[in-house]
Amino acid sequence: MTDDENLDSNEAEARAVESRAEAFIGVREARRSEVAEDYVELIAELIHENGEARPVDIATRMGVTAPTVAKTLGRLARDGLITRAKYRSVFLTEEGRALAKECRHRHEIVLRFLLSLGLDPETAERDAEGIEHHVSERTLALFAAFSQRS
Amino acid sequence: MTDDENLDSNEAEARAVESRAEAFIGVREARRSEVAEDYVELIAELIHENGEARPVDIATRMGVTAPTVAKTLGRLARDGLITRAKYRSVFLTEEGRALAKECRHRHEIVLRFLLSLGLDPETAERDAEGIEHHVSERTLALFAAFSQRS
DNA sequence: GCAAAAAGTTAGCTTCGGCTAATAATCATC
DNA sequence: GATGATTATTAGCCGAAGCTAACTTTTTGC
Repeated sequence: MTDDENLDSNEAEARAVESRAEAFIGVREARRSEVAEDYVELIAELIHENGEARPVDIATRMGVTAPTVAKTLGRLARDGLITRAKYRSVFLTEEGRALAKECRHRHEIVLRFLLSLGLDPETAERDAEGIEHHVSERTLALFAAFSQRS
Repeated sequence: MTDDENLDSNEAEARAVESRAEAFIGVREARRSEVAEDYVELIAELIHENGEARPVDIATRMGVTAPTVAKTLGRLARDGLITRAKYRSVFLTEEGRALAKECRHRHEIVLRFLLSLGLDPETAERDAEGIEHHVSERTLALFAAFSQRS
């Protein structure tokens, strides 16, 4: 191997490593917003179904305890996604509503895609819940197109 | 609505809520093993490429600092996935190797699937990294079948 | 309208997974 | 083989997200 080749392959290697690292960093970022997205999406659903989102219902549907919900709602409020008053139900801010809508959209595309691949509804719902936070815009577009034409 | 219908719909509702909650619980469980899986997969790669897995290389490729790697390796050792000696490289246990193999397998299927959907390699790698931890066996089988026949 | 049940909150603990700063060990080079 | 650079570890901080136990507030049913 000449020095030039060596240099080139080292540089190529370095780029590959960096891009890999960036992928991991991206995944970690996505992970950080997962919980908030799940809550906001669920709150929107509850408001739609029941007219209000009570912590106790959020807890039941998320499969966590009431104090966990309380703490998470505190973070959501801090981040400007919801408003709440003590001992009262929760409401979405404009920003929260926008996020909820986006999440619902993504969730539906992923779910429809999995179903159109032939997956059973139970598993599809389960997998969609995990996958929806990790699909890029591009992938989402391909998923949507696939469901459409099948 | 008769009382019977009311009861039925309540029960149906309750089942739906519980199954939703279980989906969330499942996602949280998957999340807990994500980091371990990523590390083990990467360690296997490094050993294959370089003959050994050094913390500094793990750190670079994961995009985290050395102390973060040290702490995580402590957890992996505690959980029986790796062995290590102070100031030395890391090795996989039998269990760690098995997990790494499984992860690599899943990663490849998801990646191939995304590519065969028409996604660009860069984005495919990125999305695969996030998605691979959240696909059930069934979905994985469908992904594999799809890549095969396309 | 009061008492019991349900819902919400607060306090305090745990683990995980990040970080920086400081220290210790190993390696490489002369 | 000493010394400087690289690598690894330790200590200690933080925030997120889970939990239980204890308490307060609200709602409900008689």
